[in-house]
Amino acid sequence: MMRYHKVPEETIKRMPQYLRALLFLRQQSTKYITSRGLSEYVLLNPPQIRKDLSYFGAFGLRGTGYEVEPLIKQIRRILKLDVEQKTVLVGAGRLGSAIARFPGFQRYGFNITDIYDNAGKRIGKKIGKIQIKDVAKLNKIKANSVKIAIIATPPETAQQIADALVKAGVTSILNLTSAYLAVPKKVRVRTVDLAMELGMLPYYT
Amino acid sequence: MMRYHKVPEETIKRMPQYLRALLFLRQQSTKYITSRGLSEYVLLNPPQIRKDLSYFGAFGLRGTGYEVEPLIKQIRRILKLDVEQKTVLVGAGRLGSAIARFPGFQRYGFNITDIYDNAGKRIGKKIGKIQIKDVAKLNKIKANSVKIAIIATPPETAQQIADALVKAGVTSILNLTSAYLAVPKKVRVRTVDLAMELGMLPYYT
DNA sequence: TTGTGCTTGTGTTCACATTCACAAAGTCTT
DNA sequence: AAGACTTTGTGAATGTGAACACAAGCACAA
Ligand SMILES: NC(=O)c1ccc[n+]([C@@H]2O[C@H](COP(=O)([O-])OP(=O)(O)OC[C@H]3O[C@@H](n4cnc5c(N)ncnc54)[C@H](O)[C@@H]3O)[C@@H](O)[C@H]2O)c1
Ligand SMILES: NC(=O)c1ccc[n+]([C@@H]2O[C@H](COP(=O)([O-])OP(=O)(O)OC[C@H]3O[C@@H](n4cnc5c(N)ncnc54)[C@H](O)[C@@H]3O)[C@@H](O)[C@H]2O)c1
Repeated sequence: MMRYHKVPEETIKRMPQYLRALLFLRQQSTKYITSRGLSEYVLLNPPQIRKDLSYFGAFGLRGTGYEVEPLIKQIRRILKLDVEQKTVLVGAGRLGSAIARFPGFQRYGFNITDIYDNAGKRIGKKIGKIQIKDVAKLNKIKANSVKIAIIATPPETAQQIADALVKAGVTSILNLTSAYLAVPKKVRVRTVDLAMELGMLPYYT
Repeated sequence: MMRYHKVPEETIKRMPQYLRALLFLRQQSTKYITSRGLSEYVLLNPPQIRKDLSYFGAFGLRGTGYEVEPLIKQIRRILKLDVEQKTVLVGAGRLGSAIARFPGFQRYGFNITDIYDNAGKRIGKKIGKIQIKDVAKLNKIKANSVKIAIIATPPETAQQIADALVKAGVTSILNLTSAYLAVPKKVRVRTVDLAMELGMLPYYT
């Protein structure tokens, strides 16, 4: 039993992939899946999958594999996705609107509860059931209930928004702009710049 | 001189980050930047940056740092972003439309030349200057000129679209759906599922 | 109950990536 | 022209993660 070993960061990054694959399998009414079976949905080899899962406990049944439903529950618990994660979105432009309307975040436990913008013509309008608020009121978000934020504003304003979010108690930021964000060490920033994601692809051709 | 060593994949992933930082610095009219200076824009330490760059040659000036403009050119050349990379987009929904209108891809040399959808009401309409084509005509893309594709359709159809793209000669795919794509080894897929990117954040809180 | 065939869990080995430390090479001042 | 200072480039050391091989455990059949 290796539960008390330090879990590699790379393992944590892969856990949501396993969750995604398992959710898909559940939808297909698959009850059990072996590490080999799973490997066909995540581009990782079976020992890697087993080792990753084993950092958190022995969830498998030897000779049979992993039971899908309980494993989903376990991973959700491990990643703290079993409790609703209230999330705020800043920037209700094209990308922000697409995200606000996207139902997929729910599946991972993320619930977008507030949307902010600074454009007069946007403030007050609704996206789905959520009314867009003035970004000047960002400091009003309740420090203890919202820990996660998504930034989808122009890159020039991203830093000041990040500063405001940190001050309001947000601890994790998904930054969709091309700006580099300087934040205190305790705050985690995940930057996804779609143009940059493409950047490494041509090298390998 | 270590130019003929194998370049770590991790290094390749970081190169677009350097490029992004350098483009920002150029915009600020910065002419020279040291590895320490750069480190303030990419969350990596100076030796890492120097080592990464040194895999491709000695671009720096001892005592001074790196000249911004030439280094941009070098990285573009290394990543093959100095030639226009024709790109097709499949799926002109909310996310697809946002991407099609987003000017940031140009900066990295990506030029979206074709957009496809399967919805009758969308086909024929224009996004910017590009007319949306019927996805049934995907096989018409010229194998030799388009190597990169972006998939922004519902996840259920992603695999069949990937198959069609591969058949048409595409070698790199940016997959924005939550579907796992099975493709031949020579084809590179980069999946960015925004919901999943969020998935690992709560763990560290 | 015993034997055969799977599949998990993990200690060990191996490969890769990061960090470090410093010589080499330039700049700048006096 | 010399010496102090800065910064690069990189071999070597360290650290971290991936792959492997196999013992341990379970299922199922006879
Ligand atoms: N919107 C988001 O913020 C977001 C976030 C994460 C992931 N995604 C993923 O991105 C994808 C697109 O999301 P969206 O919000 O734009 O959805 P959307 O429904 O607005 O757009 C999907 C588009 O794909 C088209 N389409 C459907 N089948 C097609 C086919 N066979 N060939 C070509 N086109 C086809 C539809 O006509 C539609 O225009 C989805 O897979 C979604 O899971 C979206
Ligand atoms: N659209 C894409 O496909 C795409 C791709 C990659 C990256 N991005 C990045 O995502 C971000 C948003 O892109 P977009 O296409 O939605 O742009 P957009 O212009 O459509 O939307 C930006 C929104 O931010 C709002 N805004 C501006 N300043 C603000 C502030 N200080 N506080 C709150 N809101 C503010 C604007 O009113 C607007 O609604 C940009 O940084 C862009 O670089 C977009």
